[in-house]
Amino acid sequence: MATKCTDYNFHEIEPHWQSFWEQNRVFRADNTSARPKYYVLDMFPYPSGAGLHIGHPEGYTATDILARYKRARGCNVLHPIGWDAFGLPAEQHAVKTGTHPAANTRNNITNFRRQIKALGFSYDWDREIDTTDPKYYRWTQWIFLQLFRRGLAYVDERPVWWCPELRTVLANEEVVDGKSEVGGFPVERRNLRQWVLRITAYAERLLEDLKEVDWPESTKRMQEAWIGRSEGAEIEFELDGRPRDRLRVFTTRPDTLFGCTYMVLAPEHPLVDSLVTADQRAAVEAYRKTAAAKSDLERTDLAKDKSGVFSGAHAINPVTGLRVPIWIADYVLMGYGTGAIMAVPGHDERDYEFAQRFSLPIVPVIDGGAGQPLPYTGDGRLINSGSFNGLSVRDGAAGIVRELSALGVARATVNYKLRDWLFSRQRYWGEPFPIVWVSPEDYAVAQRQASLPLPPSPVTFSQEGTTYCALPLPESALPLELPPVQSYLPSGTGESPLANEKAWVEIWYNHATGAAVPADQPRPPGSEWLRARRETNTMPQWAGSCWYYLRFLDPHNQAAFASPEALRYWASPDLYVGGAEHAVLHLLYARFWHKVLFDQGLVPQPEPFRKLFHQGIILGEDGEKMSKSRGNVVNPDAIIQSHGTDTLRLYLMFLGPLEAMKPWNPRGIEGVHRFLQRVWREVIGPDGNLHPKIVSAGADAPELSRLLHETVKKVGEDIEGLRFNTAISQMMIFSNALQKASTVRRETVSQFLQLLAPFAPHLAEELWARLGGQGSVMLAPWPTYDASALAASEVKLVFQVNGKYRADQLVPIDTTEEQAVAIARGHPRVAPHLTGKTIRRTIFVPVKILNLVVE
RNA sequence: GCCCGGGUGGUGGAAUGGCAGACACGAAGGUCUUAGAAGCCUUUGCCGAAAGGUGUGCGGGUUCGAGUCCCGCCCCGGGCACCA
Repeated sequence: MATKCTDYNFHEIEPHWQSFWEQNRVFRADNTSARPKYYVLDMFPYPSGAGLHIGHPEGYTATDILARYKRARGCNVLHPIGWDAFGLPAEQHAVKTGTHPAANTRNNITNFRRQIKALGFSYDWDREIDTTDPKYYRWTQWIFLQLFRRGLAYVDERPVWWCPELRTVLANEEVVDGKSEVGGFPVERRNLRQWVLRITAYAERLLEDLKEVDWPESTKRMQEAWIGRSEGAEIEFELDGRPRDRLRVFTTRPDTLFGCTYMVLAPEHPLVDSLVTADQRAAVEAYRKTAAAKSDLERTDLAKDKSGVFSGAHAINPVTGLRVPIWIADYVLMGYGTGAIMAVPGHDERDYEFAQRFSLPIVPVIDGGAGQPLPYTGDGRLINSGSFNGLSVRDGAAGIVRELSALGVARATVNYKLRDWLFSRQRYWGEPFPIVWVSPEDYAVAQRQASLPLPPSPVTFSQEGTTYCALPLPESALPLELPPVQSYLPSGTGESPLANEKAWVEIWYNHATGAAVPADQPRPPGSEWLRARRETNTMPQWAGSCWYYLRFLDPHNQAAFASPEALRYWASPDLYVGGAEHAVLHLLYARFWHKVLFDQGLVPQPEPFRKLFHQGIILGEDGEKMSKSRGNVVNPDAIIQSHGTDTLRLYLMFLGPLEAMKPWNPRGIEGVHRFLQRVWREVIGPDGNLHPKIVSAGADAPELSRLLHETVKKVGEDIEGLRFNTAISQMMIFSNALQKASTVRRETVSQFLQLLAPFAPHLAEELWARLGGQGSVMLAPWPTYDASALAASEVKLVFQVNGKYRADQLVPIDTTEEQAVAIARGHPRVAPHLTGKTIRRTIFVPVKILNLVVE
């Protein structure tokens, strides 16, 4: 079974064992098994044209080690891989070349698959998935329909980047400094009809359930900050001279209400038009125009100088009864809270700055106790606050809200920074929405058909006075496949390239079957045929990655995205490894979808990723981020060619802690390669036969035997803790000892190879076979260590004088404090530090240290 | 500005409050060789001939004992950024 090579010829060994694994399908996961399951998942890659980046094999090696280790520990391991293959680069390539993005995507996937296979990862290739495969995105569309049915999808006008020159919508990353990345043309914000998912409905649970998951704290914090929960109150202000209208604000500091000396509305606030007085109208209009021209980024970028304009109107402070002016300013955002604030310049930095700039009154209402300068945002007692004077900030807030609530002008509320998720793209290369647009009358016709996944109330939009209703395709009509198109260029009106395919878009549509014929043909007979227009937006790249971890459980299922049995057996990944760049979006979106599926009773647990780990970034040799322009990119193919996959895998893990950011060092790889060569030489003699020092009878030297037990213990514990660098260094220590031993038991070498196998599987298989091991090394159960064998009869005791190391000596393990002191007194390197001094105190930690405190 | 990480030899890094620098790279010397490569042996934080001293970004503190715990700074990396 082994190869015949006499040297460590990885060019021969690695392909040999890769085809052995493939032929014997050793990595196939079984959906029915009595063994404990272990599901270890990588973030699946986007198959870019550039091929695998060195960062991919870093995380993938880590999970592969774990997968192989868990198999050896008797687990039924699910370790899958697939392709997140929708996305912009493929579409841009299609625009440039005119070829279908699917063709380019297929080529890239072929290349990625080849590269990943060359790395010897133990994926179950029978479960490979591709988000652009209609058999896959059928279920992406199906899940979208579940969201739609629950009223979690709606349509709204939302601003997007529009480039008039390119006549296309741009993604955020395609806009650089207010210019298009391609061509450098000016871009503007334009409102377009968009699909939006109501993720805000899940804000509280997304926040709350972070407590349940084993994730890096930093990632949890980021999600917390992104969700941005804040408690406060909504307070209504009467408008001066308009007793019927109220101005509602959100504040987290109702305790400072007595200090509110003016109000601010966002420029887009709906009340602006009716509030503004005649003499201020021109100024307000001009201000609104400039604000509208600014992007969100500019508005926040230019945050240094506050700008604003007086509306001419006033509101009444509900507790003081005082008239306060209402200003319009873009430091208040329409998208958060109510788009209006009560300004308390004494205790808010932004309000203070604004008040200074426009000479508005500043009234202190919180006393911090030590003559704090304004604005003072800390804790303290209420002052200038009528009957609330003397209360703490906390009690004051509660008291004021209670009093105003009784009057019906305030209520305690919670606000979130999280916004609903803009879920449509004006692109070709994405999942089509399984939606057609029909008239309200036709919607009513289709509504009578009970099996359609309709929302509680219709999703509608209006265009030029006509109202359209969103009608979902029946599940039997999925997948709705991408039609061929003449051009991958956008429509020119900001719609996706699909909008130009009139025969696909404008249709007679059968609401019962989902069938369609072009509208320019005669209407087929039957009342279920409706005039319809297809949705031309496509879904964003996030869609396919929101649930792929579930498809791996049961990837060929035609009747469901996964069977209930598979979902119950595998549950969710036991470990999920991927880059921290997905800390918020992907991980938050996937959690949202998972919770929706959970609410539908379709998945058994409320969180998708119980344990998450981020691998760090590998920097170039120069300590800079790897990039083509810097010329410091490391290509995995080249390393496999020069040193072999086992060396690459081992080196990636030896570089440092998995989570750390660390520079690539081309010389370091030599050291790791030497280690593997040394292992080879200890097992295989120069003649290509087994090394003569390996014996089948007798016992190892006691130190070697103990070291083996130590190594078994440490390597196992380090793998479990994802500390691969220290596991490797322990194996290096062992191989150094192996080299110095004159004889070694065959069994000892076998066990060592088993420890090495998850890291350098090809070499381990080869040497295992040559040692006479049966079958694959990975089928052998993981070695165990004997705790009693770890205990030595003598230990090194360290002697300190006044906390300073002076000497150490081997002593019997049961040495008592008295004996230790006696040894110290007599020790030639300790005694000089004791002469003429009195021992005031001794600290004795058995088997470790004796510290003598003198004088 | 706020929130997270992190700062240890020439380099990557290791160290349940108990010998700082494991393991590796690099370097120096030696061995083998006609020569080189590979291998093997030795040395390698800094100062010092040695004894010894000193040393984990800086300054304090707790402790018999601090890289590790506490307080205050400095620097680097990442994230967020007018969120009322």
